[in-house]
Amino acid sequence: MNVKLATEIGKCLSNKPRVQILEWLKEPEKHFPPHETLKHFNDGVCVTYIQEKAGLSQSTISTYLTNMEKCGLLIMTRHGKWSYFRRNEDTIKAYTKFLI
Amino acid sequence: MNVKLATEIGKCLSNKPRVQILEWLKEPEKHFPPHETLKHFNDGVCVTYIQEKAGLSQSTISTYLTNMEKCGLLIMTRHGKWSYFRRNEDTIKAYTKFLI
DNA sequence: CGAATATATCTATAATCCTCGATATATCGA
DNA sequence: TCGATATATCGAGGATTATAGATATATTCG
Repeated sequence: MNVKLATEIGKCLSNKPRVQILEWLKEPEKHFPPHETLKHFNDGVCVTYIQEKAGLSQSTISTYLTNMEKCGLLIMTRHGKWSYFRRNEDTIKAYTKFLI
Repeated sequence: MNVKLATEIGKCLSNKPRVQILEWLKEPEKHFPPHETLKHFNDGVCVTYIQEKAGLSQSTISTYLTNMEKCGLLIMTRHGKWSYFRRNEDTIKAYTKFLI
């Protein structure tokens, strides 16, 4: 972790919907219905469910999630036509360690 | 800590100079000269020293520091005509706890 | 008091971000 | 293969932020 990467992460965490998404993904089963195809949450939640919960457009949420993945906050796993996103606890931990 | 406050903190941490300032203030004695009047770093560092080190204008740094104080990242102590800023470890810890 | 110094606030402009709709790409199912 | 579904990317308009200079306020000192 360094100032540059920390700043990129900070940018992701500078907007309410994105912070909210990161919070929701702490406990996906509490905030999202189980996916009709994949019954578990092992790889997180698909874009559509997050989009519906956030109430923003599909393109906006897709961009958010991609950016959060780029700076390491999220991990994406593709299953067929679905992209699942879950938290990357390693990066989050490294970031908090950097701040303290 | 809640999503709203966390987002405000995230905004402060979304810009390189501000992240850098928070890092410098971890160990003021390593990054700043001792103040000519106050010889210790108990209350942090004065605006002018931070401004010179950051290489940005006085008004910019003053605004940054004030905003960082408003969301609880920094603590300000006034000594005569100088404003000293130091980290507010309580808020920083609460923020990292919120993220994890 | 008046000058000097340190900081805060105001105002303005350029840069960046937010968010969307439109469109492109990828995958699945009939 | 074609149509439907899920996601990604592009392009644009409005909103916010970055940063500076000018000015205001507060404090010290002669």
